[in-house]
Amino acid sequence: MNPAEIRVRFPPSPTGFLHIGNIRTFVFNWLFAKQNKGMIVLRMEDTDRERSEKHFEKLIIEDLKWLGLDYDEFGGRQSERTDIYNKYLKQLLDSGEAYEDDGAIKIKVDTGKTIIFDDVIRGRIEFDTKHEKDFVIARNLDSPLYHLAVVVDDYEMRISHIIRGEDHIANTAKHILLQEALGFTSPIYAHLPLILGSDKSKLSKRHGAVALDEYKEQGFLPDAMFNYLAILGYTPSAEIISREELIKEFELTKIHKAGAVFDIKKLEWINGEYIKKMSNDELLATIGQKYEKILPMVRERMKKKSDLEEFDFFFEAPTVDPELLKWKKASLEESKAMLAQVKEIIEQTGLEDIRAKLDAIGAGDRGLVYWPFRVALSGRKASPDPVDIAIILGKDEVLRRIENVNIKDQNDN
RNA sequence: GGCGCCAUCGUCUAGCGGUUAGGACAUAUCGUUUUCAACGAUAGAACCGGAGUUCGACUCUCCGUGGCGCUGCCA
Repeated sequence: MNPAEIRVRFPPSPTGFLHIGNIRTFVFNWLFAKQNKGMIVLRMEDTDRERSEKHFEKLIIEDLKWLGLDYDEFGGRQSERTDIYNKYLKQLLDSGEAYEDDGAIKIKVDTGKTIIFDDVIRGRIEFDTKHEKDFVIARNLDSPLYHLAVVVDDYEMRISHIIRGEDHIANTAKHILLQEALGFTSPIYAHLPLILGSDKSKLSKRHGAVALDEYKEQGFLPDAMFNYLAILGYTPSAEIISREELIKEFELTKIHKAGAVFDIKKLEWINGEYIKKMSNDELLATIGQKYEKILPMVRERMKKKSDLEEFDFFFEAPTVDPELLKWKKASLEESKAMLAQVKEIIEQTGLEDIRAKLDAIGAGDRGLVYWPFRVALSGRKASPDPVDIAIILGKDEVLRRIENVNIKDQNDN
């Protein structure tokens, strides 16, 4: 096959946000095209005028950009190509392959044959046309429906490989029928396995977040997102793998046949791995410069950007639940007494060598000193090491926070 | 109902006739330890069923079962 001839397409409908399934389909198209130095055509399938909205188009393009998925050509909008469909519709009508029925235009299906195509991923697939019936391809001459529009577009845009979801397998029979009626040669088909929800049904809203935007907001990295989507239904040489390597080793025929459950935990793990690999500057650029001082701690604990909330107490004194001050192996009173001691030490000698001093008074059960200290400073039962926190906050702020929990406590009593 | 696709640990998967069925995520336990995280170690966890083919099937064939998808003048 001549690599120069490889052309794939990405045809979203501007009827909503791009979702995980769409994007995964595009990821595979993209990889395949890049690897073969092929061309990628983006086009908007907006034959459904009721639901299509222009602003979704913008959002879709933004999402693609965010993910770093570029394309070579914009194939336009189907709503603006009615002349073209009109021409083919007339051809079909003239040749008797199609006819009008109740205003709409239907394609005539020869029910006596078998449609066979060779799917790159699944092999030979057959359909007996006796189960097909004439189907509507246009509302009227100026308003084509999906099946006609895709077939015509793919032909006009000289698409060589159609890589799409498994949910289109049944449609392929219709498309081939149409291609035959129009005298088009068929492109090569590759049907991807579906992305599933936890209950193994096609991933949809009821499974939780499916729009890319939601993941964007939660702070997942584009590279991590791309990586995860690429290994859902495909097994490269390594799980954490760059786009470049993926392009190099990608093989369409190695895409799996069975659907794959979307596992947010694995996505989070991958995202964490990408965060670990980022340089300090890169990380600060994505999370904000204000985290500079606590970067080592942040780096160690965050899996995604939304985890950053956990560090809010560095920037604003937390509200502390007095009960939380109690160390599990001691009473609340003992814990408070220890905190008072800690306060005294800091008041007198500052934070110099504080760890050694605290270790000393905490000998035997260091939790008794560190636990209430942590809670006073962070308001949290899980946090980085309180000494590290204290050093970043500085003596004055540390004392203020300890004071605060004590004052509150007196009021409570 | 009809048509189609699919079938290995909880999840993602490796395997392409002979393996102690491997890895990753998740989970559990232990270690370190002031908590969480991180890290290290360990553990549990799978070939849907039945026939065939074969000296030998997770692997090939058929049947069954199950899951999913499609079944619009939506895409």
